[in-house]
Amino acid sequence: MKLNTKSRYAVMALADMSKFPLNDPISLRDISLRQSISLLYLEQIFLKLKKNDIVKSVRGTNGGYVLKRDPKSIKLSEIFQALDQKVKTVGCKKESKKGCNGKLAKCITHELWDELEVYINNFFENKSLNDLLINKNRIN
Amino acid sequence: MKLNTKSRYAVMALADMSKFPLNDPISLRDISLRQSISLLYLEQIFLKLKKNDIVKSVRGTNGGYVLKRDPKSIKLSEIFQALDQKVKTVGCKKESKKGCNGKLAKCITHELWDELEVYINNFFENKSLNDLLINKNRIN
DNA sequence: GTAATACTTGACTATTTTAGTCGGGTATAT
DNA sequence: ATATACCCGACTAAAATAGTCAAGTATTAC
Repeated sequence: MKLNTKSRYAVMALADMSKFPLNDPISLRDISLRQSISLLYLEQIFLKLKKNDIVKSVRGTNGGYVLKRDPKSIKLSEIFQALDQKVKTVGCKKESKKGCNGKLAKCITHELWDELEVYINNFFENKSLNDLLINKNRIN
Repeated sequence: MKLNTKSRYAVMALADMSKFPLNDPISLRDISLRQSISLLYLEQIFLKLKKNDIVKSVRGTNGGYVLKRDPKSIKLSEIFQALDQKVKTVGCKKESKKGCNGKLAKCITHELWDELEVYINNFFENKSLNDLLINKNRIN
């Protein structure tokens, strides 16, 4: 079970942004330098964040990205969703409520994986961007 | 974030086994047929389960595998460990307690990912093989 | 008005991981 | 003997990941 870099970087970048005055555009170049994330990769990530209304963009010189909402109201679950990053634990089709993989009954561990998915999603649902900043022993 | 088939199959197979009298060896062939998992893949998986003292093997005709302990005492966390399946959320070295990626301080989201790892591991730590069988609306 | 900055977008690619398969064993019950 | 079933290392196709590249467009500063 591994978290991918895209969602991890997205959270890092947004956390970075939320340390600065909220309405100043922050360029990806700056984030790239501060967080050691490839600029081109960040561009990819921010396009998705923009499409999902988490940030807005300001073009041109001194442009950059701005958080669209208060860091308190941006849940990590939204960020993950924006990057199509789902928690996938089950192999069988979720929709097929009764049968799994063409069988008559649910596979023996189906409920377990469902439960795990809900459990993990719950973690992201209950964390906001702001929660990351409260931490004391953080420096950069 | 995705669970891999190896650990998923391992749990499925062990759950399958624990539905039968505990000291009868159960052949991988049977599990393979019942759970629709490739026999050769199961062999790979069970070698690891054996090495990690979760099952023991009985060779020869009518042989198979036997759970080495009571299903109540086999935690899912052990099964995952047996398959080298770790929950990995952080990119930076865990050991380097102070710095991340050569920097002086912990990366901004380091604590978050640590927390997530603990959270997920906790789920597996608190589930036993037996817990899977209690479920009512399960059939096969 | 032109240069520089910074976002925009789709396509492309190397690397890694995953999900298995293959081949050739060994042990044991009947 | 022979069939069954575990044992084990090596191999491989396919998918996912983690980016890069190229070729833009919009805006501001001068």
